[in-house]
Parts: sequence; structure tokens; C-alpha cells
Amino acid sequence: MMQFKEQKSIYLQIAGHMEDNILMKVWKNGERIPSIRETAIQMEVNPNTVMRTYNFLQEKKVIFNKRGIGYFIAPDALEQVLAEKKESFIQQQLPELFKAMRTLLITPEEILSLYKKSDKELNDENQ
Amino acid sequence: MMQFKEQKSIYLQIAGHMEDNILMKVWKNGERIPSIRETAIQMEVNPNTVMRTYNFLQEKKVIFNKRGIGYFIAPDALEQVLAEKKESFIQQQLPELFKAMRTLLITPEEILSLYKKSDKELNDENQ
Amino acid sequence: MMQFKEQKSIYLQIAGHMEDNILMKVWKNGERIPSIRETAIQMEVNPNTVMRTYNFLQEKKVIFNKRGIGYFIAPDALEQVLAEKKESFIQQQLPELFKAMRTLLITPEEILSLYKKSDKELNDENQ
Amino acid sequence: MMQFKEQKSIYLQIAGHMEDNILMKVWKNGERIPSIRETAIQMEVNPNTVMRTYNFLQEKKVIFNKRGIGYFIAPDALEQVLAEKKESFIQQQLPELFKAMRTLLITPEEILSLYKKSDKELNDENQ
DNA sequence: GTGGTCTAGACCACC
DNA sequence: GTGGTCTAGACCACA
Repeated sequence: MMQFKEQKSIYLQIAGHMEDNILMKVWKNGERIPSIRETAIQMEVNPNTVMRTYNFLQEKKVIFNKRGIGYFIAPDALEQVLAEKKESFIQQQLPELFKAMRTLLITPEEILSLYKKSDKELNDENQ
Repeated sequence: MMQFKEQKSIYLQIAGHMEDNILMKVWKNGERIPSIRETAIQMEVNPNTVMRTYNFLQEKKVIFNKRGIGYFIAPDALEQVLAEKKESFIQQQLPELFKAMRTLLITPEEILSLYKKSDKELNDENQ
Repeated sequence: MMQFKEQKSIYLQIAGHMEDNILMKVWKNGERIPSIRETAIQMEVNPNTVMRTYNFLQEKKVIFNKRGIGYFIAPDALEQVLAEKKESFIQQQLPELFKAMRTLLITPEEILSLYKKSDKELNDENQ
Repeated sequence: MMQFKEQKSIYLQIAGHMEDNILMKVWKNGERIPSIRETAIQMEVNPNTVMRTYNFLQEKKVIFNKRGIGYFIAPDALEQVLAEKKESFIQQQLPELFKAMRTLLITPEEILSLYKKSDKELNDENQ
């Protein structure tokens, strides 16, 4: 079972995980994804919870449904998820970063050093 | 009335706003802050909600209460809020930011160049 | 309990009923509507079913939510529901009517007579 | 491949399409129709789905089966489909249409004038 | 097999 | 009190 952080609801965490799968090209545009039941078993959650995830992603047009067959990655899912990430980065994360740097007195040098540290940790994990 | 985002609970948004007041030195250490009732009216919010905010901030020892008189900014509030916000920013928001940067193929150098640019603009405005 | 027709799912029937309330001006723009629990009791269905209705209407921006207080009719709900009805009338119902009149050999006179008949029935009910 | 609407089940959409063929006299009473397999290939659909369609139409006695030979349009199919579609149109779709007309404040006279206009245009095209 | 709907009941944060 | 989430389990239509 994937570990669920406390803050976010489970169905949104699963959605985020699936969008990561798209970004990481584990799932490609047009490809079929596991059925609701399969995902429910694999994630050790209730099928209704997975259904919420799939509905959520379907409304965002990241996945779509073929009746009686299953859910599929949308033809433009990768591009769309990327665009959405970019949008939220520019609209939210970047302003937050700048505000934090100013009010919390964090220097560019500090950011750079923290980035390199996180880079290193990432490499260590992948070895 | 301040505009509330949908995602976060109102009482936490108010708390964040008050901590910003401390960081921006609108409110100084030791200073008296508006009563629960005043804040509730000004924010167009239920007094119970403001009470939650004040309780929350009191538990974090950012403000303290003098019975029958009102609420006051703690003597070390600025320093404490600064440290706590910085810690939480580095622990929680920066990792997300770095992850987004990697999927969007943005380098920290680009970010910092943007920061310097926005910094300069800010200075020009204030002159 | 309202009578549910077999064809449509319950939560959509409730949604339709609520849109009728808006069209009939039983509920006005900005007004609070009964809570999920109240509606569930009144309609004799499960609260989860009502929640689906409310989510559905919220996505269509017919109603909106104030945290911890309840659901409200959107400021432009009437206009929006009307526009949507008009759209579906022009795009779907009218072409269907014309097609039916041609392929099923229904004459304009017949339509007119049926309309008057339904008019009369409506008047009889309201007496 | 014919385009399937999301709302209705595929096998019923195929059935509707076949009944249209009868009404439009593309298929005449007593005539042989394509086999399940042929239809499935042409419609790009699972043969099981077409089987459902054929069973459905057979129960309605619109088509009948000669063992080992194939499916045929019933001798009175045209008349029967006509009557049945008309009945269901009047019972189900017209009431909805009339209701929409009342909420949109559209008179039947307006509708019929639109109909005559579209009729004329159709004739002009076919000349 | 697939998804979709519904119920019953629980627990939570929030206003 | 309000809504939101989650579970368990059932039934259905559909491919």
C-alpha cells in the first residue's frame, strides 16, 4: 500500500500519483490504466475511493472512459498535465517562493545550496 | 473583508494573515491586537472562527492573553514566527517547488535571475 | 418521498428537481438551500446521494458552498440554468422534433393539437 | 465507425440506427441485413454488443432470424417501427419539449414557423 | 470482466 | 450544526 500523508485526502493523493506516472512516462497517452478494482486492491483502499480519483481525473480530462472496457490516458494527457503544472508553478509556487525569500530572509545562496542538497539525495536514492 | 481561498480553513488563513502582520512589522512584539469581536466584525466572520485562530496562535505562543484586557503579541513573536515559517517552508514547500522545477526542466539559476529581476522592480517602485 | 422514474439516476433527478426550483423561482439567486442531511431526510435517500447531487450542481456552478454553513444558489443561477436549457433546446430537442416530424410523419397540426391538450391538462391540475 | 454518444448504451444506439435505416427505407421489409460479425466489424464494436442489438430488435419483432442463414427485416417492420417510435415520441419526448418551451417562453407557432423554414431549405437543397 | 449507483454507517475538521 | 472523506457491501447495466 502506498503511504498516505495526513494532509491531503487519499483520493487526491492517488490522483497525484497517477499524474506523476504520466509525467514520468510510466503511462503513455492513450494507454489503458488499471481498472478501478485493480487499483483499489493494489492501493489497499475502497473501490469507491478509487472511483473518486478516476472521476476527478476524468473531469480534468486527464483520463477518459470506454464503456465496459476501462479507463484510458487521454491523447494529450502528458501535455495537459505539464501545462497545468507550469501554470500553478508560475501563479502560485514562484510568488510564494519570492515572498518567503523576502519575509523569511532566505538568501539566493541558501536556495541554491538546498537545491543541490536535494539533488544529491535524489541521486543517492537512485543508485 | 479579506478574500478566503477555498482550500484552506478560514481560521488558519486568518492566523497566517496575523503572522504576516508580525513579519511585516505591522504588529510589534508586545503590542495589543484587536479583540476577537473586533476582528470578527472586520473579517466578516463568525467570532467562534476568530476564537479558534486566537487559541491556535496562543498555543503556538505567538500571542498571549491578559484576562479581561485582551490579546497581545508575545515578546519574542517576530523571531519565533520567522524561525517557524522558515523551517516549515524548507521542509514542505521547497521540496514541492524543486520537484516541479525538475519536471518542468527549470534550473535554479533561472529562478534566481527572475528573483533578482522582481527584486529590482520592487525597489524601483518604492523609490 | 419524491417519486423516482426508473430511467435516470436518483442524484440526477434530484438535481433536475432543484433546477426546476430555480426556474420556478421557488429558490432565488443567493438563497441558502437545505443542508445535505435535511434534503436526504426529506427525499428519503442516503446523504451520500444528495452529496453527489450537490457536487454535480456545484461543478455546473449552479450552487456554491460556504464552509461549515451550507450550500447557496449561485448569484447568476437562474440566468445560467435558463441559458443551458435554451442551448439544449436548440441543439438537441428542436432537431429531434423536426427529424421526428419528417420520419414519423407527424404533422404541424398534430403538434399544435397535442400542445393545446397538454396546456389544458396543466390548467386542470392547477385549479 | 459511427460516433457513439456517451449517454446511451452502444447497443441501443446501434438499434436506433438500424430502425432509422428502416424508416429511411435503406432497408426494406423482408430484406436480409448484415450478419452480426459484419456489423461488428463495420461499427468497430464487439460482436457481443451487436448480438445484444439483434436480440433486442428480435424481441421487438423488428427483425427475425433464419437459422444458419441470417437476420431479416420483419414483413411489417416499417409500419411497426413507425407506430412505436411515434408513440414513444409523443409520450416521452414531446412533454419534455413542451415543458422546455414554457420555461423558455417559446410558442408552438414560433416552432412551426421554424419548421416550415427548415422544410423549405431542405427542398431547395434536393432540387 | 468493466464502471455506475446506492445504502448504511462511521469519523473528521470546521463554523 | 455544516460538509467531506472513507469503508463495506450490494445491485445493476453494459461490453
